[in-house]
Formats: sequence, structure tokens, C-alpha cells
Amino acid sequence: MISKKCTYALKAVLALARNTGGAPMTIHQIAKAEDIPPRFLEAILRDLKQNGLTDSIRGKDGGYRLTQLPQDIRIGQVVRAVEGAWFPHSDTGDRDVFQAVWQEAEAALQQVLDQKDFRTLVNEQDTLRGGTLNYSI
Amino acid sequence: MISKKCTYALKAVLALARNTGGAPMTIHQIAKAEDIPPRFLEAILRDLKQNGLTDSIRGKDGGYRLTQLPQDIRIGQVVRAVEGAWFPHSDTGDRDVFQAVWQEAEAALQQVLDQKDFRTLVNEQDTLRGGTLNYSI
DNA sequence: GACAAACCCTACTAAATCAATAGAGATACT
DNA sequence: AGTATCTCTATTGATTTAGTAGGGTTTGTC
Repeated sequence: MISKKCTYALKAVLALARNTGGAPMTIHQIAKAEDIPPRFLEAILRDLKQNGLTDSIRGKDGGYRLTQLPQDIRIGQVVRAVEGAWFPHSDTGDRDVFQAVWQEAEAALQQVLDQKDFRTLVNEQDTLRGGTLNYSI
Repeated sequence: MISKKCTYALKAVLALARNTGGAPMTIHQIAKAEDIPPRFLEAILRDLKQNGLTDSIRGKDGGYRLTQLPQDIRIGQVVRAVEGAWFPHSDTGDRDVFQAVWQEAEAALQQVLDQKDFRTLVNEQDTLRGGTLNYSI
């Protein structure tokens, strides 16, 4: 199953995508906006940074930003940054009959996850929220 | 990551597929042939049985058999029998923007896993073993 | 330079899951 | 009756996940 850490990471990137063009977001802002434990989020943002998805500014008025435009970031990039491998892939060259299937499965998965970018996600979230606003009053 | 339990289950079914037409295989036979802890395998075979993939005969000369021919069993069936869900799927109807992606990913995955049957796997394993036999002397 | 706001790093803990084991029971053949 | 087999529930130990703690470093402001 996909980890909580991974869903947190996706929500964080989505929040940062919404913030594109604005001032850097602090850990606490993101944590509050997306309801993520702040100290946990800290570690997640570091992972994202190490994978080149975010960069950070230290000190006063610091925070996190995306390194790329939302339309250039795919779900797959975020998932790969925080999630380990899903299927065993033999680096040692010892083949078994399932190896080929695992490779295909992994490829099919990444293909799907690399299809949706975060600008699209922001838009989808907007229409989704717009569509349900009526019910919340 | 795919669980050890899952790879054990696949190996067990592969062993049973090889055994098609023969006498039922006991837990110990399968365990020994595939190098699986016997008491663990016991639980796995129960899962497979509950999912209709195997049936069992108790008492003397008992053991396990496949309920279908190897060519009618897909990897996906085995994986689904022992592995929990890989992606969250909202039964409660509460949509978020990632839901659609998870559904697509799940579908793509199952599509791959449902493509390969166990007769094919047995054949592939044979050629794989045949190809490496030379090196083992 | 002091202070405060922020990120940065290492380590630790608690809870959950995974992997495996144990023991007693039920069934069926001889 | 006896033995070989599957069946069920519970328990244990190892690993991973989720979250916390505490101290350090950088940067802007007064």
C-alpha cells in the first residue's frame, strides 16, 4: 500500500504548486494547510529537496518553493522521491521467471504516474471544490 | 514492495502447476521444493484456498491441488489473493484529486499481472533452466 | 551584536505490519 | 488404533512506518 508519507508529499507539492509565484511557504504553513504533522513534513520536504523537486531558503522569510513549474512536475516524480521500489528488480543478474513480469508492472505503473502533472491537479482540485461548495452550506 | 508472502505464494502455485495431473502435493513437499518455511506456507495455502485457487485433501495421501488448469491461472489472481490493496480506493465516495490516478494505476497494474498464466511460466522456467544447465557442471 | 524566524541534522520512540513459529485439533486412509 | 495430513488460533520476534525531540545553522531586523 502507498504510504502515508507519500500522500503527505503529494499534498505538500500540491500546496506548493498552488503557491507558485508567491513567497516561499514555511513548513508550518504547509503543515497547517494540508494537515500534516510538522516535524514529519520537515523530513518529507528534505527528501523532496534531495530529489531536486523543491528548494529552500533559510532564515527569516525563508521557506520552500518548487524548482519547476507545476505543469512540469508529475506525480511519479514525487512518488519515486519518497517511496521505495514496489517490485524487486534483480541488479545481480540472477533471473527468475517473475522478473520480467515485475519489470513490466513497474513500467506500466510509472507510465500512469508520469502522466498527470500538478497544474492539471490544481485545476481538477478547483473544479472538485467548486462542485462540492454547494453542499457545504 | 511486494511481500515475501506473495513471492512464496507464486512459487507455490508454480510448483503446483508443474505437478498438474499428479498426486496432491503436501505442504512439506512444496516447502522443500521451493524453500519456503513450512508453517508459513501453510497459512499461504489457506489464503489461496479461501480465494478458490487451490483445494485440499485431508488425511493420508492428502495435499494440495490447483482448482484450475495452469493456463487458466494468472499471476494477478495469486497476488490479489495474498496481497492487500496497493492504492487507496475510497469506498466512502469522498473524492480527492489523487483518487482517479490511483484507480488508473491499479488498473494498469492488474492488467499486466493478469496477462501471464502459469502454463507459460512453467515453460519459461524450463527454458531458463535449460539455458543455464550448462553452467552448473 | 542580540534576537527571532526559519531551515537542517541526528537520534529516538511507539505503533503497526510482516515473517515465522507453536500447539492443539480435525479428517481420512490403512 | 495409528499415522499422515490439513485446519485453526495464538504468540513471538524482526522490520518498517509514523511521528517526536532536541539541538544546530542560516538569515533578516532592530
